[in-house]
Amino acid sequence: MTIARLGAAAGVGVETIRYYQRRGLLAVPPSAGSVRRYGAEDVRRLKFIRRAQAAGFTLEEIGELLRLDRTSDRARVRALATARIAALDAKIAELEAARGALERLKGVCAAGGKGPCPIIAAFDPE
Amino acid sequence: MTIARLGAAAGVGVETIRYYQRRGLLAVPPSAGSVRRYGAEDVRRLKFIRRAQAAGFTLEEIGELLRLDRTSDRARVRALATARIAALDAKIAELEAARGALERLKGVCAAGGKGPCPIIAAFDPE
DNA sequence: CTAGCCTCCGGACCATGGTACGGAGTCAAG
DNA sequence: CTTGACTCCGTACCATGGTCCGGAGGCTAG
Repeated sequence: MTIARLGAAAGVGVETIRYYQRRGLLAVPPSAGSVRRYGAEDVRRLKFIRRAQAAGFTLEEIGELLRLDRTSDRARVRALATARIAALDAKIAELEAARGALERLKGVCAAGGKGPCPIIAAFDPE
Repeated sequence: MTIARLGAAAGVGVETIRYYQRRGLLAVPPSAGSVRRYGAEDVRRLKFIRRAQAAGFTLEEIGELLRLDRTSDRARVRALATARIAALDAKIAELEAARGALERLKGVCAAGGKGPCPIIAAFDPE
């Protein structure tokens, strides 16, 4: 697989792959001839990176996870997972609160009336 | 209120306030003497900006919301709110999926065994 | 009245996560 | 064997949302 095909397979752009290589998240394969070739392992790795990003890990942390994947530091892995779950729970709660505010806003704003909807007030937690 | 007190009241830094002023999100009060004074209205506005950010609006969009707060374009307000709710729902679903993956990882990793936890595999949706 | 913070302002700088550019080399189909 | 697409690589640039800097002037308590 060439780099463009790898990108297509994983759903990322060529430049992004090269960026991850620079960041040390993805190995640069030895150049056979003068064009590097990639395999299924690279696709899995790229997809993992994207899923871990969706979980809120930074690329820095993802680098650590990838390194940990080859070591036996279970305590560290569990610590990272636990911390991220807590952060995720906080974030989800925040987004749900925001969702509530927006629903309120929609309600207030839909109700006939003329003039502006009180947008600022709708977000006020009072 | 001076700018530092305004920041303290709203939970943001002085530089952030000045940044918002440059972005046109917050009015720069006329300087009485040579130090500008702020009021309760500014605190409300700042708090609104932070809550709207938490809802996922960009500063650009927040600018529009603030302008809208003084007009009567209810359709536009409802469109923005509806779009953001949809985005929020998608994001919440994504975070919940990520949470599931992390819980799985914790489970796999806690279970006695030696050697590395299969971190990459834990995120694999298979 | 003066020390010591606070304010004003413009512009530079930062982190994150990419994205674009340019020139030289390579590969595969026709 | 040429043409057109793709690759390599380094460096520069981008958007977002701030954060810091430095010098000049202002405000207030002791």
